[in-house]
Amino acid sequence: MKYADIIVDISAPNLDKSFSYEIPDELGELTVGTPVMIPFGAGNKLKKGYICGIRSTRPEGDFKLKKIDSVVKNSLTIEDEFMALAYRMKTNYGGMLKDSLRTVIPVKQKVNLNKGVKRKDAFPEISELIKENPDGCKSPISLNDEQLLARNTVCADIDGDIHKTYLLHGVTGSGKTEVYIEIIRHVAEKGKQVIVLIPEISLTYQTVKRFAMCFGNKVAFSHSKLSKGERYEQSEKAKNGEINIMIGPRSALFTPFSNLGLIIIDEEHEASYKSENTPKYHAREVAIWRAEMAGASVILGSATPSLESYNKALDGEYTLLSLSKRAMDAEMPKSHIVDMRAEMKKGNRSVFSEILLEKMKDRLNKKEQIMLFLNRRGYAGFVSCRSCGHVPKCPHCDISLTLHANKRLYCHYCGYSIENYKNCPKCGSGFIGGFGTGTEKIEKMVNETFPEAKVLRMDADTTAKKGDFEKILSAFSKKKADILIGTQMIVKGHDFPDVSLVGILAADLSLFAGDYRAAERTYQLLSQASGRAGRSSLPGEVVIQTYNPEHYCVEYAAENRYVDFYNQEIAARRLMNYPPAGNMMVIYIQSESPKKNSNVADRLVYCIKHFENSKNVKYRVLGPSEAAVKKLNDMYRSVIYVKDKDYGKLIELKDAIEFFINSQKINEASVQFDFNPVKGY
DNA sequence: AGCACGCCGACT
DNA sequence: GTCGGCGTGCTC
Repeated sequence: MKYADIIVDISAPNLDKSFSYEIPDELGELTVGTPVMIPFGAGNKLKKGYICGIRSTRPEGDFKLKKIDSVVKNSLTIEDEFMALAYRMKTNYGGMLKDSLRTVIPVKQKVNLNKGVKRKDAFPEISELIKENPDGCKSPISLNDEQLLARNTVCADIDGDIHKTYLLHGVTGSGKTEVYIEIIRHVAEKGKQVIVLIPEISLTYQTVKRFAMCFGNKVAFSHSKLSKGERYEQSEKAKNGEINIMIGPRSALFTPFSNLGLIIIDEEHEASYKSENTPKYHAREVAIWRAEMAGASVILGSATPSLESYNKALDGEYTLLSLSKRAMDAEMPKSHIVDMRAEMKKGNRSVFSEILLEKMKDRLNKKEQIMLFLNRRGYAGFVSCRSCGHVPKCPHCDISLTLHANKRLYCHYCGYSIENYKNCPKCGSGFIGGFGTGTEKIEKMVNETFPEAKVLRMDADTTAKKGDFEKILSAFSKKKADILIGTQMIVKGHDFPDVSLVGILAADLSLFAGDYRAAERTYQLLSQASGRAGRSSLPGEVVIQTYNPEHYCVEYAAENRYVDFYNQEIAARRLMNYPPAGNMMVIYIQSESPKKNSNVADRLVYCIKHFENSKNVKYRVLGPSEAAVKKLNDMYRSVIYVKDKDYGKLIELKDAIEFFINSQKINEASVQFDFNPVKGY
């Protein structure tokens, strides 16, 4: 006898859970996602429900089990699949089912009334482009041996009705997108639909153009700027088959295709695939669940895979596909690590090392382009008083203020700003000044050192307005500038064939983030930034300036040795039971007062202790403690970390805590859960 | 959501 | 006495 966990299709807060039913033998094998009719409540009225779990043993508890009445025929619609998906998200990430349903089910209401007005596209030129190529590009793109092998492996599986998850590990510039396009073409020709997830920041004109050229008006692009009405319109088009390819950020995962064949997640290591809101789901994980239900394949692509994914690939859970060479015979860039402590000893106190200056001079002479990457915007880092050590902080956030060139101090978390102090607000001394360097200061230095060079700067400050981003990128690609200075946002997948030098100015800044993923993030950042150099016939060079030249992530990134980095990093995670070697649940507590936070935190710790005793289990518990950013937007933040090898055990504890919060009516502070977080608090 | 149980007021 | 109000709580 088998049993099914079923979520009843009634929206009521008390029904925010599943109910177990017996599966009568005559119904045969039932799968997750199947809609069924079940007798429910005292009157045994037949209600529609969705199977969200199958179990072979009778569930524990003092209740009589009823039998599933029947399977709902001809209605394996997308709603059913999404209902099951939402339930799985709720159980795995916490929160209420309605939170999950809200993220999964696209907007239902029609908002747009302006039928006559042509909708403003983020990329107006694309509409023209599509008109010119109504059938898309029929001819396949020519692929090299490695690309072809990757493409054929996936397509052969799909033809054989085998659906797996693939990790496409391809070095920067190896032509992953061409492989995607050829596989998408294959899937689309079979009449199936495709979802391509990309980090929002990569949805540039270049990307859109590439896909629009190939797939014409069968492809749609989603982004956060779309209105509710536009989003609804896209959902409708997806449902009724007007489009069969959807490209967009995390939320595009829930495009209501009814015959989904493939989900691609490009740059799968990106932190933006993890939701910041409850349920804090990871798109990579949910994509695999959705693919499982739909009978679709999943391709995860990255030059620097997450430790999680590479670990699963080595375990055989994912199929590893590698692209080790750059496309079009381009070479990997040559890297130089510069020890900035040594530069200091030589008497060079500038932000540029000798070797970087020399190479910049050389490229400017040769009319080749340069990218300078710095992980911090603003003018200086923080401001501090040399007399008493005081560091001005944001009054709303526990964050030191950053000095900008306009002589104002800014909070990079909430946007608060204030005129810079002439005297220390604490001791009154005049010896108050900026420390560290930001992108604005670099821009000024470059202008001073190379007055004849044309410079563009791209960071959160120069891209505040819609379209700024594209303007800067297109100006640089049209060679209207020699040097592009920028933060993270310049490293993402942009192809500038004439860039032959990349300078990474403070490679180790992200090493001090203080969370367990700092080394991984630094490796990714360095690899992605170096990967911008030498993407065509021009050989590329990278100068990495650092105060930690001996750190393994710097060394391995410079030499493009991902596997060596992985091995060393996974060993460190194993030692500390950090993901993916173990699992971690963060309980995140937030309220207007530290007192309320600690009250709630203490009660939760009591709940954990109680649960441990009653179930005779043990967890590794850290905290409660203040979050790394202990105040944000006037809200105080505390955390409790719970580690365990077994994810399921963490879920059990989460359920117990959620039950405790509900039954004790704890509402002084909001409590949220985050499993295997991708960033610190 | 629906239905049962339950503890008070005004009815044959 | 007992019919019925809808407040609270449970539904595998």
